[in-house]
Amino acid sequence: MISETVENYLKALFTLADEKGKVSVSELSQCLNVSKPTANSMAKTLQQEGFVVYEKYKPLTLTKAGKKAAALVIRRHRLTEMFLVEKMGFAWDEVHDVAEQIEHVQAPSFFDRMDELMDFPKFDPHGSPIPDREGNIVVADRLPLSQCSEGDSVSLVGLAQSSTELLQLLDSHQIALHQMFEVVTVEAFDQSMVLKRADSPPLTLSRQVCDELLVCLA
Amino acid sequence: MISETVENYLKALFTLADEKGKVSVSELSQCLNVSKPTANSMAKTLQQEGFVVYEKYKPLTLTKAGKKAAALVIRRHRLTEMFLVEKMGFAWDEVHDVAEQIEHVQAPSFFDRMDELMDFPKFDPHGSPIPDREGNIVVADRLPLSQCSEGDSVSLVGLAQSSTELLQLLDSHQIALHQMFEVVTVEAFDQSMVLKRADSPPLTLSRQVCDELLVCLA
DNA sequence: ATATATTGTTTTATTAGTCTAACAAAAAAG
DNA sequence: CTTTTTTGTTAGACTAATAAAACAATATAT
Repeated sequence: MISETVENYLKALFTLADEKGKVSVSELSQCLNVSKPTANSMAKTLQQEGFVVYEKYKPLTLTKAGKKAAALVIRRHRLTEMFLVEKMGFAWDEVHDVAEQIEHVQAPSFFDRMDELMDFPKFDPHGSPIPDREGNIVVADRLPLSQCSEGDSVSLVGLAQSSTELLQLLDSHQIALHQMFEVVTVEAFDQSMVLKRADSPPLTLSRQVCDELLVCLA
Repeated sequence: MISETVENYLKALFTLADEKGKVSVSELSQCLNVSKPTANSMAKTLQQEGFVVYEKYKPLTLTKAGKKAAALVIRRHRLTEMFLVEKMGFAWDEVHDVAEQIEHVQAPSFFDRMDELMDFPKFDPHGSPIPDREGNIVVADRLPLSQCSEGDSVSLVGLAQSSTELLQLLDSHQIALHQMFEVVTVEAFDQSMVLKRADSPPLTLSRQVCDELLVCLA
């Protein structure tokens, strides 16, 4: 049985993995708010359990088994978030912490039942894809709004992070998933963007915010 | 923050408590499947935390704070069981183990939301009372069916235990909460009972089963 | 009332997960 | 190519929760 702690390390490794799937011990320790020695010793443990490939002074990479285990934790997290929003009336900025706890429940039938009651959703309330029961995850082609150019028309399909702070900022501008935007201006000075939505006055968002908004070109 | 382990000890103490509220270290260790030294050392910890009164070689008793904390765990457990049955379509013999995990979630709003969605139920799927948000619990006046006499008319309002084995036995006889029964015979030899229900042939239940069925006299 | 059985306690040890302090290797900067 | 900074590792220690072995106190039975 995978401990709650190990599940959290796997989840962190999965989300931190760069294009080559590499994660440094430092990154891992920062992400989980533990000391570097703690992350280091857990790296050895995960290696022993067959979840990562790890050599001294080298970054970590998840094995196939590690990726699958991580994806299944993420599946439970995202299904839970969606259930809390869709079936229990929570707002999208209220669900993360509860889901963080419920994701560790060991009862496949519980999550399968959620899935069924929601008619097998493919994305969570923040637009992140929900892995299937085998841990397969759809990689949608989407890019940060900050990489778009003046004149582009886009629809908001996901968020690169879902911190309360970001979600509340979006709420305050009535920004929600699946809205359409046109990029009116990209400021040369700070890469902030002026955006136009149907029936709304123009809206300015900072570079930091645009980095976190994932869009599809229309 | 109360650890999951401590919550489980409190819950065990609450349910094991006799009329005088006393629980021996042995009982506690057996109930939780831990060794006696483990239960003994936890007794000291709980005493330190102010949850129990405990002296060497004496049985344990929950303090007011201990009772409240225990009742709040039980509240979460029973609300969860009811939610799983009422809102997620689980059967009454499938919910215990999942509820055992979810009861430890630290998020009052999650349980309050369940409560609200079910319109503030007073009893769980096995007829056990759900404590309120302050940890107050209604003590319904009900007695084991085994204490009834020939000729009594009763309604089944609760169960003294809710093990899968008992629940499945009841299912196999189509026995459910709130059914009415008449005690036709109490066998002198083994105290097994013959019962009559509307539109059903007479039914015989063993003493062990009748001990666990809590009824109200009609 | 004494012997036996049960129950409770102490001591010692283990495991998982964590930390701090000190040191070593690798990467970045000059 | 050194020097400095960053990153990674080792060693040692702590806490919570657990158990086994040995022993002490209490309860039960004859």
